[in-house]
Amino acid sequence: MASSSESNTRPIRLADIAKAAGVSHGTASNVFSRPEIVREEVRERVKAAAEAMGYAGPDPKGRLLRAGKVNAIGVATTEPLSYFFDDPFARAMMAGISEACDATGAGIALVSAGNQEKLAWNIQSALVDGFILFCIEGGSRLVELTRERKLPFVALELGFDDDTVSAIGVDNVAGARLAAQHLAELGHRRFAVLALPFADGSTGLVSPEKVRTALYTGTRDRLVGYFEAFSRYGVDTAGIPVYETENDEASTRAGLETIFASAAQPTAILAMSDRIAMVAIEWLAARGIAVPGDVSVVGFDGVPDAALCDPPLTTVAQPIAEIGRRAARTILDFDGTVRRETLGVELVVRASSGPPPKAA
Amino acid sequence: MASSSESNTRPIRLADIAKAAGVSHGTASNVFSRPEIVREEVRERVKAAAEAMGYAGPDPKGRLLRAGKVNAIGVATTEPLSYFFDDPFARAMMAGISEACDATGAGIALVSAGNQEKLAWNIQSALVDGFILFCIEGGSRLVELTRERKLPFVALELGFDDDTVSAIGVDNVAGARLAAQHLAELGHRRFAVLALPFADGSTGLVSPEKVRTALYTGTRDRLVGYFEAFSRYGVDTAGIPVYETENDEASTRAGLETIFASAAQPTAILAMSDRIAMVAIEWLAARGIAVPGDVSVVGFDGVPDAALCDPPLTTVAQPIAEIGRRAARTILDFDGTVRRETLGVELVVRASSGPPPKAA
DNA sequence: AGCAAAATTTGAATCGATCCAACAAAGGTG
DNA sequence: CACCTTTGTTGGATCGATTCAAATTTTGCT
Repeated sequence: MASSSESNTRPIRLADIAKAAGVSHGTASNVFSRPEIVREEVRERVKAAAEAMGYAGPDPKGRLLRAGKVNAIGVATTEPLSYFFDDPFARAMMAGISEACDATGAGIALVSAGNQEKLAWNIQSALVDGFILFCIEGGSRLVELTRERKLPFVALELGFDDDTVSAIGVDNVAGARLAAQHLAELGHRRFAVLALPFADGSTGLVSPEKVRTALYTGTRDRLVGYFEAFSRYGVDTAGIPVYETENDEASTRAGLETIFASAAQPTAILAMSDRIAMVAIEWLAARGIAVPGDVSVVGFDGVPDAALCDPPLTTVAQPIAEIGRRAARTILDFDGTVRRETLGVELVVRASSGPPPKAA
Repeated sequence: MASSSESNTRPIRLADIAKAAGVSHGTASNVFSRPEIVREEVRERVKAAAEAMGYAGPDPKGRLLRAGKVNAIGVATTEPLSYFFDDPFARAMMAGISEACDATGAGIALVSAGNQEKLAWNIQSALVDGFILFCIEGGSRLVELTRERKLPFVALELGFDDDTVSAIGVDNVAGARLAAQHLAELGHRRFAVLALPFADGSTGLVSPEKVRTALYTGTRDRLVGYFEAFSRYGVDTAGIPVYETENDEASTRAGLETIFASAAQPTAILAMSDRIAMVAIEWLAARGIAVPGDVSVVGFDGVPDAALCDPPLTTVAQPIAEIGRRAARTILDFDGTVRRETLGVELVVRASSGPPPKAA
């Protein structure tokens, strides 16, 4: 009371309030964290002192150290932060994560960075109870970085054989088989595959040997699924071009150029992501190639946008939101065990696939 | 060495490493935070000890308390967390915020909650250096909650007269004027307005008196802008229905039902958000009312989706990403001053607006 | 060798709370 | 009145690091 009301010199601590109210810091702490156990008269006195001194309430920084739990889960990726708001797959996933977090009142911390060193630092210093990793490109590095933090974490997409890391993903082989089978049953016999990355930083046509050594098991499994269906339907697999893209517009277009430059043009394209599929549809339309009249396209993922494009995309739908929910629960209910879940997928037939042209 | 390699009992602290390596904790700390100032031999010894004991590196929880800065900015809303990934306006804003955060390596913490008490708690306990507030419904409560935290914060949309809170928004009066003027110049004389909320929790037709007492200045200003243009073009403002929506599908549809139930149907609808406008377009199409043949629709916001709907929406575009960038910078470069910025808007004419029908 | 300057290392203090065992006071009981 | 509860309060210990002035060791130079 004697001094000025708002001194700008130094933030007010709980101890200051305690002294001003003439109680111990223990009691002052109780006033805020368990008000019911302190006598009303004292409680009011302390609150009044806090009010008078402009105390903002117990600083979470202090509480955190003592409590140990942050009550927030970190979601990390090697892409820039805006990826979470731009990419349809990421958004659907975040919706599922959000739901689980809302239910328990946990927060979400987005972790990423422009460059590599910053990313490493941000993962090391993120104030979270655990991580959900978007393992797209550079996934293995991300896993290594996170592992060092020694916090619970779960990888999205089981892109790693490593059984020591928790992961949630889908049955890629079955999904891919479903997609290829659908096209084969429609009568297609000439295929092309637009693949996701096999390893970091490479693109282009992929040789059969490289397929076997694919770093990313997700990519490999989808390919396995495709080829399983091919051989079951007696499709000649020798001439099927498999083009490795970076799941972006540029590399997909390059792949299409390559594929359609060859003599035997495909009547069906199997894209390993909806992103790729939608770029393909756009590219084909621009070339005057009818979808599905001349060429059918089947995607993979089942992002919401796929239903809206023109023509609506036939695709293998992953339960994206459910994956997100489970990933969040894996961190929130962490029990020290490794949890690896494989969810089922579903073929969603829309207008981008149909029988091959008669002329063929 | 003598004991078991991985004891699960208690996490390893920096002090443990220091003891194991036979150095002071001060030196051990330096090994991790400023390795260059410790002699190589010692540095290696400490690192080896850390490695051997499975030390995860300095715990950010501890560092935080000392350092004071979290290096993350909180983004809060009263909506559920998924709002950030679903709503087009929010997404565009987050893209701008992401960009600014990526540039400085700051993280983003999403703050929200299912219910009110949890939201209050989450705001009080969020580990952030400042807040960006999405002031939609319940904005004033959100501001009050955040103010108590005594951290820098900035409100998106200058929905508050209160000059003590930093805010970034657009010139709503000018934007609204632009929209109404555009329609008036096309020849429209019979308008209807689908408004954003005037205050929490009310909807329905709005009386002129209520307009003046509008709690949300954003809503009020847009209305002012519309009416400025009306009177400038000699439009009879007496009979113009102003329907207060909650910026969602249900209340917008209700508003349209009300508006089109009356005798004098409008030839032009001014929607205070693209969300409302797009719902309106859909509603009109379902009723067989041609847009813009029978009724023109002009939105407000300029979300990316507006360009994609059918017909593409004429709207008043806010520099959404730029607002986000500036909001983030306001927190990151906080200098203790209140910053209020008003950005310009731009009328984007697309296919949802045209001359009124001749028959009228 | 002798000494000043430079390079390292030390250890106490600090950041801001929460927890808990011990203690004090008030209320109830035989 | 002595004794046991119940209710409230206290203050030391702790969470896990960083910081910085002071102490110590090295190095450089004559």
